[in-house]
Amino acid sequence: LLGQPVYDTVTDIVGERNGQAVKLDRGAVVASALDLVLREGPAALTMRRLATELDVATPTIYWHVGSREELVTAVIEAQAERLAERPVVGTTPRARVLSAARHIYAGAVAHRPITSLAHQTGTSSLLLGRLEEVLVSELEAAGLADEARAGAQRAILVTITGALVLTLRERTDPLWVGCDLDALTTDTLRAVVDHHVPSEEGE
Amino acid sequence: LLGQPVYDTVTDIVGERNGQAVKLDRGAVVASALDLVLREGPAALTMRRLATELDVATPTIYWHVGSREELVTAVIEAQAERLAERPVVGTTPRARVLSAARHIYAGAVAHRPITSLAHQTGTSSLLLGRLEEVLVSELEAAGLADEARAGAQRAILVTITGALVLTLRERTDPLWVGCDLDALTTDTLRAVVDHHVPSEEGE
DNA sequence: ACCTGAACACCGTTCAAGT
DNA sequence: ACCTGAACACCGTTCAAGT
Repeated sequence: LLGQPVYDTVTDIVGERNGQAVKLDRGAVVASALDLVLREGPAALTMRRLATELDVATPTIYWHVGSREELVTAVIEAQAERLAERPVVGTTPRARVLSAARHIYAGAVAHRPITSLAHQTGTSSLLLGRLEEVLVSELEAAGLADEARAGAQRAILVTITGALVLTLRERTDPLWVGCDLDALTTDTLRAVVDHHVPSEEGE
Repeated sequence: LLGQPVYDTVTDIVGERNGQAVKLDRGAVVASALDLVLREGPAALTMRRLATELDVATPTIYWHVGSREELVTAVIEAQAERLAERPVVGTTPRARVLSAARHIYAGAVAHRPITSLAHQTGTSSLLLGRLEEVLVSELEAAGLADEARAGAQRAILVTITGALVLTLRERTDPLWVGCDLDALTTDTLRAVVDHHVPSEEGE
């Protein structure tokens, strides 16, 4: 028996989905966590709950993701990837920057529970990480120098972040009940973008 | 013994501070919670921890404040009162609105742990509640009609909220490390205020 | 009215042990 | 390499019972 493994690693199957066997890895854990949060809210993201979801013991989750904090980080980063998938449209720099920002905002609002999780854990900037990247290239393409570009970038991120927080909270205040937050965000965003990004000829 | 109370309520003393006896009430619990968060951060605000702090059993906290959620609400509201204490200065409407907003921002940054607690629990709008009130009167005094006033108010709150979130998070990103967030906030705020509040003659 | 001890149903995390 | 049972040190909350 020497040299032979005592147990077979390769054919060892962990859990199944629709009867189809799947091997558990970090990606699967993160994907399942994202799914869980979307379905049942940020509070449902518990190491034990997630383990049950994956038909596995709790320490297994730790083996794959290290800790709850790392898991949350991975979930938010995965969501950030998704948010940046929609293409940037528009012909002028202003329009393209506005388009990128609006897409991220819309995506974040469409997946409230994930965005709430990001806010609660202080990782909302991770969620906007890809937007930062897009903004950099678009603002550079618009001809902004480093200093001006950084200023524009920061102002846009402040606006998006504030809009998200105010959009996601429960609204009982009379000031906000009848308010179209989507329009407010677009308007405020447009004002900020117009202020920082020069207009093209005939725009 | 009939008619006589079995125990003396009035002289029953709960806890002491510097050897001076104090009676525990809701206000004292909230004050102690605020103090605890400022000293040891939002994570330290635990019902059991707070009880130990007050030399009392845990259920006593519940008797006074109902639940952790209510306690947090009360803490944030207490902080909101404090933040609004500094007087609004300036002679023009623009200056006064800017002054009010900047005071709230500065106060929130100066007491980071409380502001973080507000963000984590989704009660950051409670923290800015008094600012909303000040803005209403200042914007009305500036001669803005209801619709325009609400618009200006919302835009300012979006800016402050976004600035706070970005100021309070840990900054490792090269875009933000060398950045004067106080200046950024003031500038962005000024742009928003100027956009919504008409200038006076000769301003 | 105000406070307590004890319990319930959860957490995140670790670790020796199994295959 | 990957997974588990069992434990540790916490949570928020409730409730019968005490004064």
